[in-house]
Amino acid sequence: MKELSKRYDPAEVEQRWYNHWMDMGFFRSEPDSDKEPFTVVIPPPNVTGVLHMGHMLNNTIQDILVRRARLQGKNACWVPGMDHASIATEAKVVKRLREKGIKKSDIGREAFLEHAWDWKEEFGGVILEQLKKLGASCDWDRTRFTMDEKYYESVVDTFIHLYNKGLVYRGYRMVNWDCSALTAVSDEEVIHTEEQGKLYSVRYQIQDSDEFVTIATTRPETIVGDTAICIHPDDERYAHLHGKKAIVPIVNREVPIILDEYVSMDFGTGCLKVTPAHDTNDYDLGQKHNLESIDILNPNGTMSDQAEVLIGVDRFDARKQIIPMLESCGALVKIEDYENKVGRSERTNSIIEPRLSKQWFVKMEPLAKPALEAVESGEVKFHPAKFNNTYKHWMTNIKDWCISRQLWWGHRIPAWYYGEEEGDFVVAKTAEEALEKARTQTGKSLESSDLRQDEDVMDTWFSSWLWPISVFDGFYKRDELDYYYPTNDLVTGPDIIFFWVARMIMAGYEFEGKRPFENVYFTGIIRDKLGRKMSKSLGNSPDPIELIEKYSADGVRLGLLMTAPAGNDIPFDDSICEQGRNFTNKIWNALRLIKGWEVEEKPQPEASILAVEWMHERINADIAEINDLYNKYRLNDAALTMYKLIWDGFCSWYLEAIKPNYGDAIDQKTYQDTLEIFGKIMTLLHPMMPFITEEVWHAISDRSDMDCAIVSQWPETKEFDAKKIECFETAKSIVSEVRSMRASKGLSPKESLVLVQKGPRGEYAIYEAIIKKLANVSMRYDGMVEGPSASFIIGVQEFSVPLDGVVDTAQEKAKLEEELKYQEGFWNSVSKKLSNERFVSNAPPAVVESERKKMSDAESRIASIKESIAKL
RNA sequence: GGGAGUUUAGCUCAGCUGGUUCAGAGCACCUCGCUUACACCGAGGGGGUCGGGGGUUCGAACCCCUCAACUCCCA
Repeated sequence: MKELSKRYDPAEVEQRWYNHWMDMGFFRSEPDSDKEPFTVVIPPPNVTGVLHMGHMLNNTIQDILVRRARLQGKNACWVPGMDHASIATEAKVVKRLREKGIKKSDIGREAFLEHAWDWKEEFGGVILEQLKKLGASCDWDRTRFTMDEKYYESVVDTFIHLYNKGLVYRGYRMVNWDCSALTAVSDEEVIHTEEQGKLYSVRYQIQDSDEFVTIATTRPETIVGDTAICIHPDDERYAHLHGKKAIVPIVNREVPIILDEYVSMDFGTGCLKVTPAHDTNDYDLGQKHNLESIDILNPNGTMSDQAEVLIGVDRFDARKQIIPMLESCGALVKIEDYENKVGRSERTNSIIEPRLSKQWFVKMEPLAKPALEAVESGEVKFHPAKFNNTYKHWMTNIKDWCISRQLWWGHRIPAWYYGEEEGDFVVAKTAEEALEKARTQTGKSLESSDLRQDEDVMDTWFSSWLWPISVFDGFYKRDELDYYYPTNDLVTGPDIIFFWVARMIMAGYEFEGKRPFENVYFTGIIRDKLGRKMSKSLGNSPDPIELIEKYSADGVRLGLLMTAPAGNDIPFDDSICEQGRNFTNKIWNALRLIKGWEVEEKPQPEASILAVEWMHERINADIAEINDLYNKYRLNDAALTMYKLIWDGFCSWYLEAIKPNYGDAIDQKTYQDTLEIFGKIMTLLHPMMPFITEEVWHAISDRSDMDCAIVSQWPETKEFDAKKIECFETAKSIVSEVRSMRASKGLSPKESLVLVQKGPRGEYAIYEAIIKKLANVSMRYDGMVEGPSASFIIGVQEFSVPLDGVVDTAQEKAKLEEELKYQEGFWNSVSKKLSNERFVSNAPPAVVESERKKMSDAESRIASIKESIAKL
């Protein structure tokens, strides 16, 4: 074997093993009834996107779960793919065309879609390529796109299915209108935040009277769309106005004064203006009181003809321009600063306009019911479980889902219209079928030219909610779906719990009658050091690829993992990856040490026999722990356990215990055992740090191309002797105490010392050979110490090291006296507890018993210390 | 406005149904050391009245009440 370099060089290693795994087909999965499947579907990244830190975290976790399942002998299948991201992609394509001087409306739908597909071919999939650098072990042959032919078909079929069931309907409703994307968006796509605005008080004259009522509004431009004034029926201040009319300023429209308990009497003047076309609550009032709706806005946010004034002026300019108009007619009472909640589009940041329009909706209640039950009963488990509450709250207050989007890039709504009346349409998969249906429905001999398909596409989430089913073409064939579905784990961010997770659960039950996945792991959101969300505009996100180049994929993976408990936000700083990189270097150097040894046939030293035995115990204990942590999805704790097992257990103690003296060879037996142990540990670590573990796996043994860590075997849980592990911990403490003493007295580690234990030989002494080697001492248990000595206590044992000449007796005495004081204080508190009769009679016997033991232990320590002090 | 959650060392977090010498881990920090795997290291060390106050209990980081701060979700 060639000389291993002093530093681990990940770039070459990572590339090489990733290619090898691909060549060997280790990521591939085919249904195999002899093996248990383990399925994960990737949260499909947006075709427009590039890899960001959220993806890094999310996909690291998925890869860990998938790789571990593979090691456990399961048929691991991780399906990658992409989402067509209607709004975002369309916006990019529109922008690109505009830069070329092309307008979307000029080229028409077909040509536009060609450009969109070109765009997708050109830029789509960047993220997936980047994920390979991270080590993602996806079955790339299965890569799916939400607009693949079969997938597209399944989305359309789903729409038809739900329509036929009465769960998809067309309605004239208040929707969230994005004036810059010119499309409706769902409630979930609107982000509400507090913003500084103004509150305008405006007075309306009462008809046939000199009296006025004053209302307050944040949106004075909507006054021209008012169709009522609303007061509380019990509001005595306005009792005399019942049945009267008010006059809307500027447009001088007569509107009724309606009574409704919706108005809160103590807010403002208790008078509310009602604009049914531009406010959700007002719309409801309008419905209830049969009010006219006047739509004063055009789709692009400018004032419409119906506004009568300021026609064509943008809504925000209109707000400014209407103020002098109100003033001039004496209607403006006052303007105050006011903070209120404003909804903005998640995609375009444009202020969302509540707008009445005809849209397609999904009736959610029937779908929500089984989906809610699934989580309540634990059939679908959320990690951490705190998201159950959020989920439940949303599910029990669910509103219908607006799925129309006034866009071209997406799955076109399969509805065909043949007339202008309310019900003049059919829903069908193809134009031919639609014509057929329309003929039957109307009884007329319609021609295809009489039909026009709905121009809109469906919400992207209406396709991605089918992801766990459609990636297996589950709507059209059963072989793969029956094997892989339900999937096992879903890993995603809590920000899309409603958008995606909840809806997938609904789709799972609606279309398959089964949960789509068993576990949902919600990652945290990665923030910068200052706790801000990472965003392009802030420029506070590191480039993941650069991070990988700097710290290695393994290093970044471990760093992210260690600081990322499920559901907790992560304040990210490059330095967390440093720890991961350092860890790879540590492992690398352990390899260098071992590979550097000469091996010969000779007897195995006692210390090595003990070290090997202990190492097995420790590994077995840790396997149990790690499995438990994995099962609880506490991956950060599992990572820390691995880290300590390797750094502390394997490197700092095991390797030091078996290390031959400089220049000496190691015995064959210990060497073989060490390689075996190293291999086992590499398998355990492999899911988290796939590359270096693979490299070590091959370095410690000549192996065939197929014999790889990635497909090695996850170690079985074995019994372990907790007592031995505990004894070893004591032995470690003894070694540390001796080293500490050396440090404080300025004694070289090379100088051998005598360590004397007082009292009966402790159980820890099974590891005597290791203590002797690592502390460089010889040991006695007779307690006989002549002359000055330094001492320390571990557990119930007191140890002394005779040190003629170097011990400062006075100092040593002071140290002992301090210790004595502490022990006596401790004894006092225990003694007080035990003399309290209520404690003795109320506490469980085991607790009382342990207190008694504490007291007697303290007594023996006190006696021992006193004796030492006396000797000094 | 309604709901959920969080608050333990400088940072990120453990701490199971209240009970061992129980206040812990990793990182960071400090001291010493380029000792023959590793300075991306080793050895050693300091650091918290468990957000404040009150209560229950023989006993509270843990249970109850209250106040405060922060976060998230919904309207």
